[in-house]
Amino acid sequence: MRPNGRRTTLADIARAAGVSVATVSKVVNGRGDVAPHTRTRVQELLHRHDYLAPVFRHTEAVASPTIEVQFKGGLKLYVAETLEGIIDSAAELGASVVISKATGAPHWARDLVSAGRRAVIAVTSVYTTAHLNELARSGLPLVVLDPLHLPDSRVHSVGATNFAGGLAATRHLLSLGHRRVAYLGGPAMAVCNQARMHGYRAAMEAEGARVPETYVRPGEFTHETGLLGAPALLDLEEPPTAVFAGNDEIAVGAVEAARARGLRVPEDLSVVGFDDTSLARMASPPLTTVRQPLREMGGAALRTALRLADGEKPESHHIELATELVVRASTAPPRRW
Amino acid sequence: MRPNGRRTTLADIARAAGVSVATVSKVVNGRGDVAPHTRTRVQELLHRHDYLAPVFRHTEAVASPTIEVQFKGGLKLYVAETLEGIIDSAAELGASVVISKATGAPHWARDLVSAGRRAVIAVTSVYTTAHLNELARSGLPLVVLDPLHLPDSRVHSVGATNFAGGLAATRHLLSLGHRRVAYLGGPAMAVCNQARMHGYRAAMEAEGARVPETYVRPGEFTHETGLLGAPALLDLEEPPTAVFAGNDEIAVGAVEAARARGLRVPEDLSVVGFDDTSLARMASPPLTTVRQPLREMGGAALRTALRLADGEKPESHHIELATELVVRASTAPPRRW
DNA sequence: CTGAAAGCGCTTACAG
DNA sequence: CTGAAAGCGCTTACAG
Repeated sequence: MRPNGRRTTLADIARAAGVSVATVSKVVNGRGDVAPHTRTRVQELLHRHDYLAPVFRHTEAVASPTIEVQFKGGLKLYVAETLEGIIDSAAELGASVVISKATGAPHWARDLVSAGRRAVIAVTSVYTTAHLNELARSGLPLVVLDPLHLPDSRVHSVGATNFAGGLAATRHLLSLGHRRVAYLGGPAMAVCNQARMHGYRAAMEAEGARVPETYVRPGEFTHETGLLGAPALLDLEEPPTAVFAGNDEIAVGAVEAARARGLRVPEDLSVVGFDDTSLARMASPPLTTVRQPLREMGGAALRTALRLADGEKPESHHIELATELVVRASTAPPRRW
Repeated sequence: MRPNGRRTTLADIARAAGVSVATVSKVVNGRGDVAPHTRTRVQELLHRHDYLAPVFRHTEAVASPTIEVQFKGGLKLYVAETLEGIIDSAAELGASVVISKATGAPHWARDLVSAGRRAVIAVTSVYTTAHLNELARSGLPLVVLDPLHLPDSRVHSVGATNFAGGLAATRHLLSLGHRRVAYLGGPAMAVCNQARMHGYRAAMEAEGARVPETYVRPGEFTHETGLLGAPALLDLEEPPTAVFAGNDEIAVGAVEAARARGLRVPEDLSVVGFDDTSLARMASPPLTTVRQPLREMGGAALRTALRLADGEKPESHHIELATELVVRASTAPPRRW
């Protein structure tokens, strides 16, 4: 924008650079016949003055700001619920939401800028230094939802209080009288998993309950991890009387595995999940779980993305929304107490 | 486009209409100082020559074709799985997918055209005459996925062979020896529900099995319908020994209700679902269900939408993909046979 | 490698 | 209500 509020024109840049409009036009269109140092100077001025080529003005003038949401792997329930929060907030704020799977193609970030996207929201995404460099080059703001990495100040992120959630889940089991509580979790590398696990450990320690090595099993955030992990726990010499699962899918798998060997939930084994997706309500028995405010997290991510797109700098590069224990029917006092 | 392949310009239209470029410009920009009949004639020519204002050329020139996917209510598992099919096909074909909830605001279709969308995919949507009129005015192609209405030749739609699925599910139960089979379905008005129910009736009749009035219960496609409907069936004087549910959520609710009154599935009651979402695999016991090829249906809808956007006319305005019975652990021969 | 000049597509203030 | 004319932002063939 120029001081008077009109768009920057090639003439403005030409004046500032001391070259002709024709030369600036060549730089904008990537023609070859421009001296390298002239090109550099002009590019710098174009960027500083926020020049936008006519074909791209559509982005600002007509279309609502468009945010790209990227996810990895399948569109799981908890991604879907987060997405719903993003969509609802976008509708409220007049933004559009494009959804895609993360590909990591060579110029992905610059391609998104070319397509008119104003920011990216990555759902539970891993990002490498290469990703961050590509992003920096493109100037595209990124918000990571439920980050798998430790918050990095170069990236904005929205998560939930996973540690507090793990603490609450485990305290609930302890308060029912359980002492042998195991943790059947997600990927050891994922920070959300680590935080839940340390919440569990903290609660156990505070109560003076032992946590044998064998009581903490990492895995994936899948039904199968529950199906395979629970039998391994139940085969231990001192099997747990309660399992805190890293998410609802794992919990449902664990319940199924227990049932397959004739154990009843919660009479013979208590199970707590995490997320409180609709799966938790539909499980049999309905799962005691730790609610993540997935819709609200999606909304917060969208608002952050729009603010970054407008050039604002949020106060904090990472926020966490509160988790909450939801007690249903999959937990009870241990059998022999 | 002009004959030589270049874009139609205002000058082309002015020549064709026998007016000045200035007048055409006014029509394009919706200014008031144009005689009504002049405006009409110019608009007609603009449309015929496919004139695209500069701000909108971005749509064709730079961005990939963008399809809007609209859904109603929550982003349920089966919507999410369909959406995944749409996203994957879009990535393959270089299209972008915008996702939103259907609002039905006054000029929704024209607003979508203004935002550069090339077509709409509505997931399980109701459409009224008002909707169709608004669509016709906007020129935006619509593809309905899993239509709730009977196929209408003005609308393109993609569905599954619901009747055949209902038939297969019921035959499976009959072949296990069940004779008292009930149908716990979705909304009575939804054609997909009607087709499943009639497939059920056809199978029952073919086998000479009675279908008392009370054996067919409509509801919603929700867990709650199963939770509430199954007890009503089990309270009948001649309770069914098997329940064919209109979708997986209903089936899971029915299983839970049966268990709540001490019945085991499948020993005391067999239950079949419909959809084969991931919920069916995670249910306890894993559900016998009728698979809808949701990803493939999403892909077919996307391809149809892109073809319509390019002005092609698909051979048929409605296609159905095949359903398939998936036998898991929620069905067995009846107890007293 | 640079830029003056011609030209394109569009808009707009204004005369009729 | 219409259009001639001036003007804007941009591109490009070409002279230097």
